[in-house]
Amino acid sequence: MPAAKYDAIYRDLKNKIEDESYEFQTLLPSENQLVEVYGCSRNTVRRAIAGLVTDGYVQTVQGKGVRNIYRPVPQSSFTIGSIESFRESSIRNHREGRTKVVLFTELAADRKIARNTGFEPGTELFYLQRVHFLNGKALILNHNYFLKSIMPGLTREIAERSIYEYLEKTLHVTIVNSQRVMTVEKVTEIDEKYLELNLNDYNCLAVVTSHTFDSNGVMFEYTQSRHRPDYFRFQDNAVRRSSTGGMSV
Amino acid sequence: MPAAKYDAIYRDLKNKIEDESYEFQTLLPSENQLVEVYGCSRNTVRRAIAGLVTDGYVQTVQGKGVRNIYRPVPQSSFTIGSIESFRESSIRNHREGRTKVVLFTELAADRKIARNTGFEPGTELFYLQRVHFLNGKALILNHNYFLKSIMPGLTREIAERSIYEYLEKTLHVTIVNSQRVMTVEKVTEIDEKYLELNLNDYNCLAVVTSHTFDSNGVMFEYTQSRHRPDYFRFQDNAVRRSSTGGMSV
DNA sequence: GCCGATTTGTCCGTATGTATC
DNA sequence: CGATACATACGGACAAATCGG
Repeated sequence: MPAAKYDAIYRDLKNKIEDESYEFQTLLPSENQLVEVYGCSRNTVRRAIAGLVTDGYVQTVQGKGVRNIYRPVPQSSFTIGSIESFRESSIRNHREGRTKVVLFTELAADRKIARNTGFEPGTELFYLQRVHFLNGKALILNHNYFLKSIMPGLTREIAERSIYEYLEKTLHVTIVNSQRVMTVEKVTEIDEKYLELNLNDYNCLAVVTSHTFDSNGVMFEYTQSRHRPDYFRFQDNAVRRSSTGGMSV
Repeated sequence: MPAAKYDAIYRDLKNKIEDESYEFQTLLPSENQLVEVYGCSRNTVRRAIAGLVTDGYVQTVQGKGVRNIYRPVPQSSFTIGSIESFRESSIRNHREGRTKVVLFTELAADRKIARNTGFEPGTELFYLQRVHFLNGKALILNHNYFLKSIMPGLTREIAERSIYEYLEKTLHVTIVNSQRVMTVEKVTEIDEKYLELNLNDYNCLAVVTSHTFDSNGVMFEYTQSRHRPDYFRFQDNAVRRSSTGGMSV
């Protein structure tokens, strides 16, 4: 599949914004102009722009135009955000990422696990603990629960590399969405051990739990990612939904 | 404006999902059926569904249908997410919210403030510190920087109630989007004082910084929200963007 | 494995409403 | 007021995936 037209336009505009072909705070060419440029319908242009809006790259104002509000990121710390694997983040940020599997077991969900993960009691699972390193520093401790039925052949070696690559490229599982919750929790002994933390320093971690679904609607993964706070950074762009709710904080 | 048709459909479907008119994991009526039900075009139905997808309520599968993957939230802790004011969150969660202004000053941005906030050096600003209470408990300490030029008449009383309500209802400023970054930071003395924290306990806070824009593309607010970790919870639904990036964590 | 019905995904063209200037 | 620009909505066409026979 040669990629959708709206996506090509989206990416093209995104690149132009990132390399500042459009100045900050100025208006992009109007939709009708873009229709000419890309030789497509207005709907297709609008769809591309909608993507930029949710990314926080532009804002649209009726009667005015589409304004570039993208500012290059400071890019100090390691950034998570959107949906991207640790491996891919590493590559994108030009760092050397590595994953160490510290626990690889199989188990059936008991009541407690079922309550925590959302899997039914009795479900056969892989339970892994993995540590992600960036430039040699331990940043993330992951507790992964995977549905065994969906990937019976999972091995330590695959887990060491990239489980998602295995799922997509080998098993042709399509990952669709991931419901995530971010909280802050106290450091545990296990965290301390694997993330080489100093308790005099931070005594908390950023914790991201996620329920991930494939295209059959099966929740095949529950993961708790425990991040070193000094390297955790989550970016987001919130767009106001007109009449529904006010906005403040 | 009587609200858009697609939005009415979106809200209707959302309600039906929430009160479990559609069973978890089952398919919603097909788009063509919904076209009949709502007496509208397929595009309009699709737009409503798209909203549910980004909310993580449903997933769509080509050739199959639209599957309900909504599960009622545990709803224990106070939830922030999307764009909603503290006041509105309080109301939605049926709690008693209150805001105390502990500092109300005006200043011009010096180099340091400019670097931190993104305002130009020399910009005239309001600088506020506000504490948000829920059921009598101090949960959030906010450092707000507001562009003075956009709301010259801001008072302590308004800040005590709701600045956003003032902006929208009185000044008719349209808030469009907010770029947010979440991190974890060490507790400071000011945090300790106003959030009544015990340093033996958590020594960190969840910190959300946000740059907020109006419909003129003006960044009129920079805010740093410092949350008690034990009451902080941020929800999110990440949707896989087909070909662009893999997904894992 | 193929075919056909169903369903979502992409794309187009057009018309009308509404906000900005 | 008119020109421009985005917002909403409709209708139609074809592609691609799923599923049952």
